[in-house]
Amino acid sequence: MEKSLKSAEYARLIALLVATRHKAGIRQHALAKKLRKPQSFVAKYEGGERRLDVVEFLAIAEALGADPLKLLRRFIRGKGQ
Amino acid sequence: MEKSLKSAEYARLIALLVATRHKAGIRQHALAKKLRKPQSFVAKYEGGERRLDVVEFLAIAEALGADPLKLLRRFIRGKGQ
DNA sequence: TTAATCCGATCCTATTTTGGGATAATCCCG
DNA sequence: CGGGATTATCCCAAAATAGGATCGGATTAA
Repeated sequence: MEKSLKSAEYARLIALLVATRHKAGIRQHALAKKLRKPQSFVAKYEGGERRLDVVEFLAIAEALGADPLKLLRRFIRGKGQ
Repeated sequence: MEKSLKSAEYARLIALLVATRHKAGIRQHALAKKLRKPQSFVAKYEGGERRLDVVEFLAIAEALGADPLKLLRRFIRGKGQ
């Protein structure tokens, strides 16, 4: 297992979250507010400056109105391609 | 969103991974080897000393021969109790 | 009993990452 | 352009992490 943060894998995960946020029409600041975090928190994980753990991922997916399981499924499906 | 690491949420996630490892009859050292990490890596995340990000979670589930989606589903279902 | 393993938890500390307010840079629309 | 909205970056003290070494308990062998 390589370091996650700078991996292509991780970049895909982030891209998925960013795309989901865009589709939901939610701004970083608004998402951050839902999460009770500063906007820089969102900017950092979206920019690959900070790792997201599993629990955080779930909280973010929910805040975006997305189904965490579907997101993860899409992520897994996108492997190897 | 509270800090993940010491949360009850996180404890449940870890418990799930530990139980899965036990059922699979795999030792920390063996799992660590599959992950190309030292045994202390496994001991730490199982002991709640270290956060697991999504990519790591997937790698661990696979190394344990478990379906990551099923694991996550069980985790999510166990919420709110 | 003593020794040898095995297993997992803990130690140590240099290195890396993170928190979050402030500020800078971009974007976008009129 | 103007300038508000949105996102990215800065700063750096504090917190988290890496991973080899070591510890202690449990089990087994000699």
